[in-house]
Amino acid sequence: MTVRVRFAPSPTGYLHIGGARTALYNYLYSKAVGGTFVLRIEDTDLERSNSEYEKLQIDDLKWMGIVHDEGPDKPNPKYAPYRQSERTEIYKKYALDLVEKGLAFYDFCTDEELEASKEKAAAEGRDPIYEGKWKNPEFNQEALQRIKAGEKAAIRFRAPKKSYTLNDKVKGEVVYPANMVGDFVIVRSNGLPVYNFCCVVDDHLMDITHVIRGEDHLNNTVRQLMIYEALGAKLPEFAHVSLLIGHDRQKLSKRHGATSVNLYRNEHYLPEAMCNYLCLLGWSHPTEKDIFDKNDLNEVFNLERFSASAAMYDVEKLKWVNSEHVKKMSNADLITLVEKEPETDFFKKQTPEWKLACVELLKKYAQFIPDFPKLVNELILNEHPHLTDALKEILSWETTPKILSFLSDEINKVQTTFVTEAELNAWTEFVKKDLAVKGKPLFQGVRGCLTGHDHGPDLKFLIPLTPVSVLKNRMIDLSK
RNA sequence: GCACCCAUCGUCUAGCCCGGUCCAGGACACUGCCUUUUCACGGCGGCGACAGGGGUUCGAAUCCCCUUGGGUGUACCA
Repeated sequence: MTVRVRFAPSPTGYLHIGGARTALYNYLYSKAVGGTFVLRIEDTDLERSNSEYEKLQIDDLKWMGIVHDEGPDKPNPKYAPYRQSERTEIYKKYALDLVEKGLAFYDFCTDEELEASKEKAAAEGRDPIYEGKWKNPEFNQEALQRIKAGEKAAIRFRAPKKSYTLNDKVKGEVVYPANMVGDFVIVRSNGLPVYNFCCVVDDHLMDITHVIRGEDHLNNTVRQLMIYEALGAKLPEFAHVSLLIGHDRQKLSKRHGATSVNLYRNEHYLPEAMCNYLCLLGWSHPTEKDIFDKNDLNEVFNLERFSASAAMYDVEKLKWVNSEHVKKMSNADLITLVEKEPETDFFKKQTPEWKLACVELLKKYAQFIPDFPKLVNELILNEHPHLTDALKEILSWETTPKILSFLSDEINKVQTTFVTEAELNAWTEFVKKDLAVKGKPLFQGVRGCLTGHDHGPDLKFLIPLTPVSVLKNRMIDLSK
Protein backbone atom coordinates (compact mmCIF):
# COMPACT_ATOMS: atom_id res chain seq x y z
CA MET A 1 0.00 0.00 0.00
CA THR A 2 1.34 3.38 -0.85
CA VAL A 3 1.97 5.89 1.84
CA ARG A 4 -0.20 8.99 1.96
CA VAL A 5 0.55 11.80 4.39
CA ARG A 6 -1.03 15.20 4.80
CA PHE A 7 -0.41 18.64 6.12
CA ALA A 8 -3.63 20.29 7.22
CA PRO A 9 -3.24 23.95 8.14
CA SER A 10 -6.02 26.30 9.19
CA PRO A 11 -5.89 29.47 7.18
CA THR A 12 -6.17 31.69 10.24
CA GLY A 13 -2.81 33.41 9.94
CA TYR A 14 0.60 33.25 8.36
CA LEU A 15 2.50 29.98 8.12
CA HIS A 16 4.06 29.44 11.50
CA ILE A 17 7.54 28.06 12.07
CA GLY A 18 6.02 25.09 13.87
CA GLY A 19 3.58 24.44 11.07
CA ALA A 20 6.37 24.65 8.55
CA ARG A 21 8.26 22.04 10.54
CA THR A 22 5.38 19.55 10.59
CA ALA A 23 4.78 20.20 6.91
CA LEU A 24 8.46 19.52 6.28
CA TYR A 25 8.39 16.24 8.19
CA ASN A 26 5.38 15.07 6.21
CA TYR A 27 7.01 16.13 2.98
CA LEU A 28 10.32 14.44 3.82
CA TYR A 29 8.60 11.24 4.80
CA SER A 30 6.53 11.11 1.65
CA LYS A 31 9.67 11.67 -0.41
CA ALA A 32 11.65 9.08 1.49
CA VAL A 33 9.10 6.34 0.95
CA GLY A 34 7.81 7.42 -2.43
CA GLY A 35 4.43 8.37 -1.02
CA THR A 36 1.96 11.16 -1.68
CA PHE A 37 1.90 14.43 0.20
CA VAL A 38 -1.59 15.90 0.50
CA LEU A 39 -2.42 19.46 1.44
CA ARG A 40 -5.80 19.87 3.08
CA ILE A 41 -7.25 23.16 4.24
CA GLU A 42 -8.98 22.99 7.62
CA ASP A 43 -11.24 25.99 7.43
CA THR A 44 -14.26 24.82 9.39
CA ASP A 45 -13.88 27.79 11.70
CA LEU A 46 -15.48 30.30 9.37
CA GLU A 47 -14.96 33.22 11.68
CA ARG A 48 -11.22 32.91 11.84
CA SER A 49 -10.48 31.43 8.43
CA ASN A 50 -9.52 33.62 5.52
CA SER A 51 -8.75 32.42 2.02
CA GLU A 52 -6.03 35.05 1.73
CA TYR A 53 -4.06 33.20 4.38
CA GLU A 54 -4.49 29.95 2.50
CA LYS A 55 -2.71 31.51 -0.46
CA LEU A 56 0.00 33.01 1.70
CA GLN A 57 0.67 29.77 3.51
CA ILE A 58 0.95 27.76 0.32
CA ASP A 59 3.27 30.42 -0.97
CA ASP A 60 5.56 30.14 2.03
CA LEU A 61 5.51 26.37 1.76
CA LYS A 62 6.50 26.65 -1.87
CA TRP A 63 9.32 29.01 -0.94
CA MET A 64 10.69 26.34 1.37
CA GLY A 65 10.51 23.81 -1.40
CA ILE A 66 7.71 21.92 0.33
CA VAL A 67 5.43 21.12 -2.58
CA HIS A 68 2.32 19.01 -2.25
CA ASP A 69 1.24 16.32 -4.67
CA GLU A 70 -2.45 16.86 -4.05
CA GLY A 71 -4.36 19.86 -2.76
CA PRO A 72 -7.02 22.41 -3.64
CA ASP A 73 -4.94 23.54 -6.60
CA LYS A 74 -3.93 19.99 -7.62
CA PRO A 75 -7.03 17.91 -7.02
CA ASN A 76 -7.20 14.20 -7.47
CA PRO A 77 -10.88 13.57 -8.39
CA LYS A 78 -10.88 10.52 -6.18
CA TYR A 79 -10.28 12.64 -3.07
CA ALA A 80 -11.39 16.19 -3.88
CA PRO A 81 -12.41 18.65 -2.60
CA TYR A 82 -9.53 19.51 -0.27
CA ARG A 83 -11.11 22.37 1.66
CA GLN A 84 -13.15 21.25 4.62
CA SER A 85 -15.57 24.11 4.06
CA GLU A 86 -16.46 22.42 0.77
CA ARG A 87 -17.00 19.05 2.35
CA THR A 88 -19.77 19.82 4.82
CA GLU A 89 -22.25 17.57 3.05
CA ILE A 90 -19.86 14.65 3.44
CA TYR A 91 -19.48 15.24 7.17
CA LYS A 92 -23.21 15.69 7.56
CA LYS A 93 -23.84 12.36 5.89
CA TYR A 94 -21.39 10.59 8.19
CA ALA A 95 -22.77 12.33 11.25
CA LEU A 96 -26.34 11.43 10.38
CA ASP A 97 -25.23 7.89 9.84
CA LEU A 98 -23.77 7.81 13.34
CA VAL A 99 -27.02 9.19 14.77
CA GLU A 100 -28.96 6.53 12.96
CA LYS A 101 -26.74 3.83 14.39
CA GLY A 102 -27.21 5.29 17.86
CA LEU A 103 -23.52 6.19 18.08
CA ALA A 104 -24.35 9.88 18.19
CA PHE A 105 -27.36 11.93 19.29
CA TYR A 106 -28.97 15.35 18.89
CA ASP A 107 -28.41 17.73 21.74
CA PHE A 108 -30.78 20.63 22.33
CA CYS A 109 -29.11 21.92 25.47
CA THR A 110 -28.68 25.67 25.59
CA ASP A 111 -25.38 27.40 26.28
CA GLU A 112 -26.69 28.31 29.71
CA GLU A 113 -27.48 24.73 30.60
CA LEU A 114 -24.06 23.60 29.45
CA GLU A 115 -22.35 26.40 31.32
CA ALA A 116 -24.20 25.52 34.53
CA SER A 117 -23.22 21.89 34.22
CA LYS A 118 -19.60 22.87 33.65
CA GLU A 119 -19.54 25.09 36.68
CA LYS A 120 -21.10 22.40 38.80
CA ALA A 121 -18.45 19.94 37.70
CA ALA A 122 -15.68 22.42 38.46
CA ALA A 123 -17.12 23.02 41.91
CA GLU A 124 -17.13 19.30 42.55
CA GLY A 125 -13.57 19.01 41.29
CA ARG A 126 -14.25 16.67 38.41
CA ASP A 127 -14.06 16.86 34.65
CA PRO A 128 -16.93 18.64 32.96
CA ILE A 129 -18.35 15.83 30.92
CA TYR A 130 -21.66 16.11 29.15
CA GLU A 131 -24.58 14.96 31.21
CA GLY A 132 -27.53 16.53 29.47
CA LYS A 133 -30.72 14.51 29.21
CA TRP A 134 -30.48 14.10 25.44
CA LYS A 135 -27.87 11.38 25.68
CA ASN A 136 -30.62 9.21 27.05
CA PRO A 137 -32.10 7.07 24.21
CA GLU A 138 -35.60 7.60 25.53
CA PHE A 139 -35.49 11.14 24.12
CA ASN A 140 -34.53 9.97 20.62
CA GLN A 141 -38.05 10.19 19.28
CA GLU A 142 -38.62 13.65 20.69
CA ALA A 143 -35.30 14.78 19.24
CA LEU A 144 -36.18 13.52 15.81
CA GLN A 145 -39.53 15.30 15.97
CA ARG A 146 -37.94 18.59 16.87
CA ILE A 147 -35.36 18.26 14.10
CA LYS A 148 -38.10 17.52 11.60
CA ALA A 149 -39.89 20.61 12.82
CA GLY A 150 -36.83 22.56 11.77
CA GLU A 151 -35.26 23.08 15.16
CA LYS A 152 -31.47 23.37 15.38
CA ALA A 153 -29.35 21.07 17.49
CA ALA A 154 -25.76 20.02 17.86
CA ILE A 155 -24.81 16.41 17.27
CA ARG A 156 -22.82 14.76 20.00
CA PHE A 157 -20.79 11.62 19.70
CA ARG A 158 -21.51 8.98 22.31
CA ALA A 159 -18.07 8.43 23.80
CA PRO A 160 -17.59 4.75 24.73
CA LYS A 161 -16.76 4.24 28.38
CA LYS A 162 -13.56 2.35 27.87
CA SER A 163 -9.88 2.95 27.70
CA TYR A 164 -7.98 3.37 24.44
CA THR A 165 -4.38 2.65 23.56
CA LEU A 166 -2.44 4.40 20.86
CA ASN A 167 0.83 3.18 19.48
CA ASP A 168 2.52 6.39 18.57
CA LYS A 169 5.68 6.41 16.47
CA VAL A 170 7.33 8.98 18.68
CA LYS A 171 5.59 8.73 22.05
CA GLY A 172 5.33 4.96 22.15
CA GLU A 173 2.36 3.38 23.85
CA VAL A 174 -0.09 5.99 25.09
CA VAL A 175 -2.97 4.85 27.24
CA TYR A 176 -6.09 6.98 27.51
CA PRO A 177 -8.09 5.97 30.55
CA ALA A 178 -11.82 5.41 30.27
CA ASN A 179 -13.98 8.47 30.89
CA MET A 180 -11.21 10.75 29.78
CA VAL A 181 -13.70 12.58 27.60
CA GLY A 182 -17.44 12.92 27.69
CA ASP A 183 -19.86 12.91 24.78
CA PHE A 184 -18.39 15.55 22.52
CA VAL A 185 -19.88 17.66 19.77
CA ILE A 186 -19.15 16.55 16.22
CA VAL A 187 -21.57 18.91 14.46
CA ARG A 188 -22.34 22.35 15.80
CA SER A 189 -25.93 23.55 16.04
CA ASN A 190 -25.23 25.81 13.06
CA GLY A 191 -24.66 22.67 11.02
CA LEU A 192 -20.90 23.01 10.74
CA PRO A 193 -18.89 20.00 11.78
CA VAL A 194 -16.02 20.20 14.23
CA TYR A 195 -12.32 19.59 13.75
CA ASN A 196 -11.96 16.24 15.48
CA PHE A 197 -14.71 14.81 13.37
CA CYS A 198 -13.74 16.29 10.00
CA CYS A 199 -10.19 15.29 10.53
CA VAL A 200 -11.03 11.64 10.95
CA VAL A 201 -13.59 11.53 8.16
CA ASP A 202 -11.10 13.18 5.82
CA ASP A 203 -8.09 11.13 6.80
CA HIS A 204 -10.22 8.05 6.32
CA LEU A 205 -11.69 9.12 2.97
CA MET A 206 -8.38 10.42 1.70
CA ASP A 207 -6.66 7.14 2.54
CA ILE A 208 -4.14 8.82 4.79
CA THR A 209 -1.75 6.17 6.11
CA HIS A 210 0.47 8.26 8.39
CA VAL A 211 -0.53 11.20 10.51
CA ILE A 212 2.49 13.28 11.45
CA ARG A 213 1.44 16.28 13.52
CA GLY A 214 2.19 18.30 16.62
CA GLU A 215 2.00 16.91 20.13
CA ASP A 216 -0.73 19.38 20.97
CA HIS A 217 -3.07 16.92 19.25
CA LEU A 218 -2.04 13.99 21.39
CA ASN A 219 -4.89 14.31 23.89
CA ASN A 220 -7.38 14.88 21.09
CA THR A 221 -6.38 11.66 19.51
CA VAL A 222 -8.54 9.65 21.88
CA ARG A 223 -11.64 11.31 20.41
CA GLN A 224 -10.37 10.53 16.96
CA LEU A 225 -9.68 6.94 17.92
CA MET A 226 -13.30 6.66 18.99
CA ILE A 227 -14.54 8.02 15.71
CA TYR A 228 -12.31 5.74 13.67
CA GLU A 229 -13.80 2.89 15.60
CA ALA A 230 -17.37 4.06 15.09
CA LEU A 231 -16.72 4.51 11.38
CA GLY A 232 -15.14 1.11 11.13
CA ALA A 233 -12.19 2.84 9.50
CA LYS A 234 -8.64 1.57 9.41
CA LEU A 235 -6.36 3.38 11.83
CA PRO A 236 -3.39 5.22 10.30
CA GLU A 237 0.02 5.31 11.96
CA PHE A 238 0.42 8.30 14.25
CA ALA A 239 3.56 10.28 14.96
CA HIS A 240 3.08 13.12 17.43
CA VAL A 241 6.08 15.33 17.09
CA SER A 242 7.13 17.35 20.13
CA LEU A 243 6.34 21.03 20.25
CA LEU A 244 8.60 23.98 19.54
CA ILE A 245 9.09 26.26 22.52
CA GLY A 246 10.49 29.76 23.07
CA HIS A 247 13.22 30.94 25.41
CA ASP A 248 10.85 30.80 28.35
CA ARG A 249 10.03 27.16 27.50
CA GLN A 250 6.50 28.13 26.58
CA LYS A 251 4.89 27.01 23.37
CA LEU A 252 6.29 29.12 20.56
CA SER A 253 3.98 32.01 19.76
CA LYS A 254 3.96 35.55 18.42
CA ARG A 255 5.26 37.02 21.60
CA HIS A 256 8.52 35.15 21.11
CA GLY A 257 9.26 37.42 18.18
CA ALA A 258 9.58 36.29 14.62
CA THR A 259 7.60 33.07 14.39
CA SER A 260 6.16 33.19 10.92
CA VAL A 261 8.01 31.94 7.92
CA ASN A 262 7.43 35.03 5.78
CA LEU A 263 9.49 37.09 8.23
CA TYR A 264 12.52 34.93 7.61
CA ARG A 265 11.83 35.01 3.94
CA ASN A 266 11.85 38.80 4.07
CA GLU A 267 15.10 38.76 5.98
CA HIS A 268 16.67 36.78 3.16
CA TYR A 269 17.28 33.53 4.94
CA LEU A 270 17.93 30.75 2.47
CA PRO A 271 14.99 28.34 2.24
CA GLU A 272 17.39 25.43 2.36
CA ALA A 273 18.84 26.71 5.61
CA MET A 274 15.38 27.13 7.05
CA CYS A 275 14.50 23.53 6.20
CA ASN A 276 17.81 22.27 7.48
CA TYR A 277 17.46 23.99 10.83
CA LEU A 278 13.78 23.16 11.33
CA CYS A 279 14.38 19.54 10.44
CA LEU A 280 16.99 19.22 13.17
CA LEU A 281 14.65 20.62 15.81
CA GLY A 282 13.31 17.30 17.00
CA TRP A 283 14.81 14.95 14.48
CA SER A 284 18.43 13.81 14.17
CA HIS A 285 20.43 12.67 11.21
CA PRO A 286 21.67 9.07 11.59
CA THR A 287 25.26 10.17 11.05
CA GLU A 288 24.84 13.30 13.18
CA LYS A 289 25.28 15.44 10.10
CA ASP A 290 24.06 18.95 10.83
CA ILE A 291 24.36 20.68 7.48
CA PHE A 292 22.48 19.10 4.64
CA ASP A 293 20.10 19.71 1.80
CA LYS A 294 16.63 18.32 2.30
CA ASN A 295 16.88 16.60 -1.06
CA ASP A 296 19.74 14.52 0.31
CA LEU A 297 17.52 13.09 3.02
CA ASN A 298 15.56 10.65 0.87
CA GLU A 299 17.71 7.71 1.84
CA VAL A 300 17.82 8.43 5.55
CA PHE A 301 14.65 10.19 6.67
CA ASN A 302 12.42 8.02 8.80
CA LEU A 303 9.99 8.20 11.70
CA GLU A 304 12.35 6.50 14.12
CA ARG A 305 14.64 9.40 14.90
CA PHE A 306 12.26 11.91 16.44
CA SER A 307 13.04 13.33 19.82
CA ALA A 308 10.22 12.99 22.34
CA SER A 309 10.90 16.22 24.19
CA ALA A 310 10.14 19.79 23.21
CA ALA A 311 12.79 21.78 21.35
CA MET A 312 13.70 25.39 21.93
CA TYR A 313 13.72 27.54 18.85
CA ASP A 314 17.03 29.40 18.64
CA VAL A 315 17.57 32.01 15.94
CA GLU A 316 21.32 32.12 16.63
CA LYS A 317 21.76 28.59 15.42
CA LEU A 318 19.51 29.23 12.45
CA LYS A 319 21.84 32.08 11.49
CA TRP A 320 24.81 29.79 11.69
CA VAL A 321 23.08 27.17 9.55
CA ASN A 322 22.27 29.89 7.06
CA SER A 323 25.89 31.02 6.80
CA GLU A 324 26.98 27.43 6.32
CA HIS A 325 24.59 27.15 3.41
CA VAL A 326 25.94 30.37 1.96
CA LYS A 327 29.46 28.91 2.12
CA LYS A 328 28.32 25.66 0.58
CA MET A 329 26.77 27.35 -2.41
CA SER A 330 28.66 27.36 -5.71
CA ASN A 331 30.26 30.65 -6.71
CA ALA A 332 28.19 30.73 -9.87
CA ASP A 333 24.95 30.46 -7.88
CA LEU A 334 26.15 33.07 -5.45
CA ILE A 335 26.93 35.52 -8.25
CA THR A 336 23.46 35.02 -9.67
CA LEU A 337 21.86 35.67 -6.31
CA VAL A 338 24.04 38.67 -5.51
CA GLU A 339 23.19 40.28 -8.83
CA LYS A 340 19.52 40.06 -7.99
CA GLU A 341 20.13 42.28 -4.99
CA PRO A 342 19.55 46.02 -5.28
CA GLU A 343 22.51 48.40 -5.46
CA THR A 344 24.88 45.99 -7.12
CA ASP A 345 25.65 48.05 -10.22
CA PHE A 346 29.35 48.15 -9.52
CA PHE A 347 29.43 44.42 -8.95
CA LYS A 348 27.57 43.67 -12.16
CA LYS A 349 30.01 45.74 -14.24
CA GLN A 350 33.08 43.77 -13.20
CA THR A 351 34.75 40.93 -15.09
CA PRO A 352 33.77 37.33 -14.41
CA GLU A 353 37.15 36.74 -12.78
CA TRP A 354 36.66 39.66 -10.45
CA LYS A 355 33.18 38.48 -9.47
CA LEU A 356 34.47 35.03 -8.77
CA ALA A 357 37.29 36.27 -6.59
CA CYS A 358 34.92 38.64 -4.85
CA VAL A 359 32.29 36.09 -3.82
CA GLU A 360 35.00 33.61 -2.96
CA LEU A 361 36.48 36.13 -0.54
CA LEU A 362 33.24 37.52 0.87
CA LYS A 363 31.33 34.31 1.44
CA LYS A 364 33.53 33.69 4.44
CA TYR A 365 32.16 36.82 6.03
CA ALA A 366 28.60 36.85 4.77
CA GLN A 367 25.77 35.23 6.69
CA PHE A 368 23.09 36.36 4.27
CA ILE A 369 23.00 37.15 0.58
CA PRO A 370 22.37 40.89 1.15
CA ASP A 371 25.62 40.92 3.12
CA PHE A 372 27.51 40.67 -0.17
CA PRO A 373 26.56 44.10 -1.51
CA LYS A 374 26.92 45.48 2.01
CA LEU A 375 30.44 44.12 2.27
CA VAL A 376 31.32 45.35 -1.20
CA ASN A 377 30.30 48.84 -0.16
CA GLU A 378 32.00 48.71 3.17
CA LEU A 379 35.19 46.90 2.23
CA ILE A 380 35.73 47.68 -1.43
CA LEU A 381 33.94 50.85 -2.42
CA ASN A 382 34.12 52.96 0.69
CA GLU A 383 36.24 56.02 -0.15
CA HIS A 384 35.89 57.83 3.12
CA PRO A 385 37.31 55.86 6.02
CA HIS A 386 35.47 56.18 9.26
CA LEU A 387 37.88 57.46 11.90
CA THR A 388 37.46 54.84 14.58
CA ASP A 389 39.62 54.87 17.67
CA ALA A 390 41.54 51.92 16.30
CA LEU A 391 42.22 53.72 13.04
CA LYS A 392 43.24 56.91 14.85
CA GLU A 393 45.74 54.91 16.80
CA ILE A 394 47.28 53.46 13.67
CA LEU A 395 47.54 56.95 12.18
CA SER A 396 49.20 58.24 15.31
CA TRP A 397 52.18 55.91 15.00
CA GLU A 398 55.26 57.74 13.79
CA THR A 399 55.83 55.23 10.98
CA THR A 400 52.39 55.58 9.49
CA PRO A 401 52.80 58.94 7.72
CA LYS A 402 55.86 57.53 5.96
CA ILE A 403 53.88 54.51 4.78
CA LEU A 404 50.97 56.67 3.73
CA SER A 405 53.06 59.01 1.64
CA PHE A 406 54.95 56.14 0.04
CA LEU A 407 51.77 54.26 -0.84
CA SER A 408 50.12 57.42 -2.15
CA ASP A 409 53.02 58.00 -4.50
CA GLU A 410 52.94 54.41 -5.69
CA ILE A 411 49.20 54.41 -6.22
CA ASN A 412 49.42 57.54 -8.30
CA LYS A 413 51.82 55.79 -10.61
CA VAL A 414 49.44 52.94 -11.27
CA GLN A 415 47.80 53.08 -14.67
CA THR A 416 45.55 50.03 -14.40
CA THR A 417 42.10 49.85 -12.79
CA PHE A 418 43.24 47.35 -10.20
CA VAL A 419 46.57 46.55 -8.60
CA THR A 420 47.96 43.05 -8.62
CA GLU A 421 48.88 40.95 -5.65
CA ALA A 422 52.52 41.17 -6.82
CA GLU A 423 52.46 44.95 -6.71
CA LEU A 424 50.98 44.87 -3.24
CA ASN A 425 53.69 42.48 -2.09
CA ALA A 426 56.39 44.69 -3.55
CA TRP A 427 55.04 47.68 -1.64
CA THR A 428 54.91 45.79 1.59
CA GLU A 429 58.47 44.60 0.96
CA PHE A 430 59.59 48.17 0.40
CA VAL A 431 57.97 49.43 3.57
CA LYS A 432 59.60 46.61 5.45
CA LYS A 433 63.11 46.93 3.98
CA ASP A 434 63.57 50.51 2.93
CA LEU A 435 61.35 52.23 5.43
CA ALA A 436 62.48 49.74 8.08
CA VAL A 437 59.05 49.20 9.54
CA LYS A 438 58.25 45.86 11.02
CA GLY A 439 55.75 44.02 13.17
CA LYS A 440 52.40 45.53 14.00
CA PRO A 441 53.23 49.00 12.61
CA LEU A 442 54.06 47.35 9.28
CA PHE A 443 51.04 45.15 8.77
CA GLN A 444 48.45 47.29 10.47
CA GLY A 445 50.01 50.42 9.02
CA VAL A 446 49.72 49.14 5.47
CA ARG A 447 46.21 47.85 6.14
CA GLY A 448 45.10 51.11 7.69
CA CYS A 449 46.44 53.22 4.84
CA LEU A 450 44.98 51.01 2.15
CA THR A 451 41.63 50.08 3.63
CA GLY A 452 40.87 52.61 6.31
CA HIS A 453 40.08 49.74 8.65
CA ASP A 454 42.16 48.23 11.41
CA HIS A 455 40.99 44.74 10.53
CA GLY A 456 39.34 42.84 7.73
CA PRO A 457 39.91 40.17 5.12
CA ASP A 458 43.36 39.19 3.93
CA LEU A 459 44.91 42.14 2.06
CA LYS A 460 46.31 40.05 -0.74
CA PHE A 461 42.76 39.13 -1.72
CA LEU A 462 41.03 42.37 -0.81
CA ILE A 463 43.30 44.95 -2.42
CA PRO A 464 43.37 43.42 -5.93
CA LEU A 465 39.56 43.70 -5.87
CA THR A 466 39.56 47.36 -4.86
CA PRO A 467 39.60 49.93 -7.68
CA VAL A 468 42.74 52.04 -7.71
CA SER A 469 40.62 55.19 -7.79
CA VAL A 470 39.02 54.20 -4.50
CA LEU A 471 42.43 53.50 -2.99
CA LYS A 472 43.60 56.94 -4.06
CA ASN A 473 40.63 58.73 -2.54
CA ARG A 474 40.97 56.83 0.69
CA MET A 475 44.52 57.94 1.05
CA ILE A 476 43.71 61.53 0.22
CA ASP A 477 41.13 61.36 2.99
CA LEU A 478 43.59 59.84 5.42
CA SER A 479 46.28 62.39 4.61
CA LYS A 480 44.10 65.25 5.84
C1' G B 1 -8.13 20.29 39.75
C1' C B 2 -8.02 16.06 36.48
C1' A B 3 -5.79 13.42 32.24
C1' C B 4 -1.81 12.81 29.01
C1' C B 5 3.26 13.81 27.43
C1' C B 6 8.38 15.02 28.52
C1' A B 7 13.17 15.18 31.51
C1' U B 8 21.52 14.24 28.90
C1' C B 9 26.09 20.55 28.66
C1' G B 10 22.95 27.62 28.58
C1' U B 11 20.68 25.71 23.59
C1' C B 12 19.94 21.62 19.59
C1' U B 13 21.20 16.71 20.25
C1' A B 14 24.05 11.30 20.00
C1' G B 15 23.81 7.30 23.27
C1' C B 16 18.52 4.67 25.91
C1' C B 17 14.53 0.03 22.69
C1' C B 18 19.00 -4.74 22.73
C1' G B 19 22.37 -2.48 30.59
C1' G B 20 29.26 -2.85 30.64
C1' U B 21 33.08 -0.29 24.85
C1' C B 22 30.29 6.61 28.36
C1' C B 23 34.51 9.41 34.76
C1' A B 24 28.93 10.48 28.37
C1' G B 25 30.20 12.05 21.82
C1' G B 26 28.93 16.09 18.19
C1' A B 27 26.95 21.08 16.96
C1' C B 28 25.50 26.42 18.29
C1' A B 29 26.91 30.10 21.81
C1' C B 30 30.92 31.62 25.02
C1' U B 31 36.22 31.39 25.56
C1' G B 32 41.88 30.45 24.84
C1' C B 33 45.78 29.56 21.51
C1' C B 34 47.59 29.00 16.43
C1' U B 35 47.42 30.43 11.34
C1' U B 36 55.29 34.41 8.49
C1' U B 37 52.50 39.44 14.06
C1' U B 38 45.85 42.32 10.77
C1' C B 39 41.43 39.09 10.44
C1' A B 40 34.94 38.79 10.82
C1' C B 41 37.52 32.88 7.56
C1' G B 42 40.13 28.47 9.00
C1' G B 43 42.78 24.94 12.55
C1' C B 44 43.53 23.14 17.49
C1' G B 45 41.96 23.41 22.60
C1' G B 46 38.83 24.96 27.00
C1' C B 47 34.26 25.60 29.70
C1' G B 48 29.92 22.74 30.20
C1' A B 49 25.03 17.73 31.27
C1' C B 50 22.80 12.08 32.53
C1' A B 51 16.72 16.62 37.58
C1' G B 52 16.44 14.13 42.76
C1' G B 53 15.52 9.66 45.51
C1' G B 54 14.75 4.60 45.78
C1' G B 55 14.98 -0.19 43.61
C1' U B 56 16.64 -4.47 39.95
C1' U B 57 21.79 -5.96 38.75
C1' C B 58 28.45 -7.99 39.61
C1' G B 59 27.44 -3.44 36.77
C1' A B 60 22.37 1.75 35.04
C1' A B 61 22.45 7.79 31.26
C1' U B 62 20.35 3.16 29.64
C1' C B 63 15.23 -1.24 32.99
C1' C B 64 11.22 -0.37 37.17
C1' C B 65 8.88 2.86 40.96
C1' C B 66 8.27 7.49 43.51
C1' U B 67 9.18 12.74 43.92
C1' U B 68 10.14 17.25 41.61
C1' G B 69 10.08 20.32 37.47
C1' G B 70 8.24 21.62 32.66
C1' G B 71 4.69 21.14 28.66
C1' U B 72 -0.09 19.95 26.43
C1' G B 73 -5.16 18.96 26.73
C1' U B 74 -9.57 19.52 29.25
C1' A B 75 -14.48 24.30 23.64
C1' C B 76 -20.70 24.09 19.57
C1' C B 77 -11.19 26.56 18.16
C1' A B 78 -7.96 24.05 15.02
